[in-house]
Parts: sequence; C-alpha cells; structure tokens
Amino acid sequence: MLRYVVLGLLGAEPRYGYELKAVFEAFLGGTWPLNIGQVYTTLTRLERDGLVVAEVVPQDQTPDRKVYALTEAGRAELAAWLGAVEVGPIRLRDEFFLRIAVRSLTDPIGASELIHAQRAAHLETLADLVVTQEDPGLHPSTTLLLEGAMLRVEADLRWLEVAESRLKMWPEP
Amino acid sequence: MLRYVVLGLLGAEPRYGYELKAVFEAFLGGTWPLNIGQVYTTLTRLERDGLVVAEVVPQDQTPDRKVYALTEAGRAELAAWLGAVEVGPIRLRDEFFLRIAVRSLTDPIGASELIHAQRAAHLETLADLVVTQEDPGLHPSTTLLLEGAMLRVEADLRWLEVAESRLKMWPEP
DNA sequence: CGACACATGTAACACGTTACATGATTTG
DNA sequence: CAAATCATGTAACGTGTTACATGTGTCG
Repeated sequence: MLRYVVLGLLGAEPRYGYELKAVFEAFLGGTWPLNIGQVYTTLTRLERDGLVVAEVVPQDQTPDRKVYALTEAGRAELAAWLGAVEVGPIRLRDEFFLRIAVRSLTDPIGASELIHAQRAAHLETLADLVVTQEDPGLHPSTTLLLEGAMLRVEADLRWLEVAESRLKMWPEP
Repeated sequence: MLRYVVLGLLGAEPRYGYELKAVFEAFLGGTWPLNIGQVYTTLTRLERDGLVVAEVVPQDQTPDRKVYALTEAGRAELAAWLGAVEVGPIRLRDEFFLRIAVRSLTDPIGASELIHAQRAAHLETLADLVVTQEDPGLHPSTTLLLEGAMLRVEADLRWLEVAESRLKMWPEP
C-alpha cells in the first residue's frame, strides 16, 4: 500500500528518495511517519518489479540524487490500483476494536476501564487532527484525508459509547 | 494482531487449530475469513515464542487433535496487549482513503467516478452487516464488533459525500 | 568541534497470506 | 465412487518495519 502511494506520488512528478519521504509525510498530514530506510527499500522493490526507473542526477555541494520516474508498467499498475474498488467483507483488522472485543470476552469489567482510557486517547487524537488541519499550506487532498481520519475517530468514539452501555448489561461468562 | 486474537481465544479456553478457525471466524462475524493454514502458522509461531503449549489428544474415529493452551508467558503477553491503549498519531493506512486521495492528486474527475463506485460497494457492505447481525446466535462481543464495523462504514459513506463536494470545487493540478 | 541537513543504502525480522501436501472417515 | 468433513502441516512470498552503516557540507 505504501508501495502504491509512492507510485502515486511519483506519478504526479519524478522524485528522489530523500525528497519522497518529506512529500509522503506531508501528503499524509503526518499520520504515517516513515523511516527513511523504508523509502529506499520500497523504491528498490519497485525498481526490481520494473515499475520505476532511476536516473542519477549529480549535484555540486550536496550528494548525488537518484530520481525515480514511473515506467509504462508502473503507470499501468498505478492505474489498476486507482481504479479498483474495495468490495466484499470488510476486514475488522483494527487493533482498536479487537482489543476491546477480546477483552469483553472474558473480562467485561476490565474492558470498561480500557474504554475510558481509549476514549481519552481518541479525544487527544481528534484534537491533534484539528490542529494539523489548521495549517493553511496543506494540499487539498491532505485536508480531505484528515477529514476522513476525523470522521473515523468520531465513529470510534461513538462506538466506545455503545460498547460501554452494552457492557453494563452483560451476562457474566 | 491475528496473533493476539488467537491468544485471546485460547485465553478463554484451550482449543485445537481446526476448531480455532471456526471460532475465530464466528467471533469476527465472518468479517475476517481465514485460510486454515494461517491458523497453523500462527500457532506454530506462538509455540516457538513460548506463549502456548500443545497437548496431543488422540481421538478414535477422527484424526488426533493438538490442543493449545496459554503458558504463563502467553497469559502475560495477552494481558499486556489487552491493557495497551492506542495513542499517538493514527496511521492512515487504509487503502480506501488513500486510493481516492492519491487519485484526487492528479485526476479529480476520475476520482468522482471512483467515489460513486465505492459508495455502492459500501452500501452493499452495510447491508451485509445488517443481515449478519440478524443472526440471534451471535456472541455479544461479535454483535459489538459488527456495530463498530457499521459505524465505520457509515463514517466512510459520509466521507465520500465530503470528498465528492470538495472535488467539485477543486483547483486543476 | 559538534550537530544537523542532505543523501543513499543493506541486513534482518515479523506477520499476514497463499498454495500445496497428506490422510482418515463419513455421506450422498 | 466421489465428495465433503475432520485434522495437521510446510514452503514460500510480499510487505511493513527497524537498526545500522556511510559520507559530505553547513551552521552555530
């Protein structure tokens, strides 16, 4: 998936790894911090698969850059990904849900405490998102992404409410 | 994460692999289909890490079962996971968001089409969830999980609305 | 001089995931 | 007889992730 976002960023404009890290994080509004090494591994793999090609651009003063651009295959792969629609059963692979659900399986009381803690964390997350979004320099796509994140967090907060009220009238296991 | 859900299920009661697959899928309300092989790889890894121990229980008629139970270390690991709270920046590692955001980066018009298709898929998902939830035999935890999934899908639908209206007044790249 | 920005990379691991292999027993 | 159920496993891959290595130029 990182793969495809990188592909997408390169689709807009060729870039080199070091630059890509910054662009990526800015695009994600800082919600996906990236280890710089990961950028290079990803680029290497994309190159291995023939989706991108590199061109070394020498610099005076600073180290050389390896600027990556999409190949035809890369463009095709990106288009395929962009055109796909997520269908079928959603996968509840979210630690957040599962932790509370698993906990409620054997320890409903402890689950309640967890819910309170998680709510506090979520509210903080929400506040952070609001702050992040205040930056006027954000790309519109980034603003959109952040909005999605906020809607999700709000949904999760609502779920915590539901979970709590459910747990009160719970049959002991 | 699968790791921990398995650990959690074993924490409630020792089980063998084949059984675990069914229990797992039932617990997740069918939102996380599991390849049976994956259960065994997961159990092998848990055993390697000393979190579970297996006991072979011979059957007449059917093949022997390897019943797994938590060790002390396993119980500790599970407790640690169950007690953790998700803090810090949420990671927007959702293909759903990213695909539309990346697409809006260079092709806002195409993004609109994608939004329509995705909305249809989401509505179907929502309908599926409703049907699934009608099963009276569901474990309360599962019902709760499904409710979370529904709240999320609803949030995502709302996001699609937002995305669409934003895209209409978009500066060409 | 030390810290930091610039720039690239590798080795190694964990985890989710699939495809494939094996074999007994029951059921249509 | 074929298919399905019960039951366990392995080899292999892709991807995300980290820790570590290396080197130059600039700024305080």
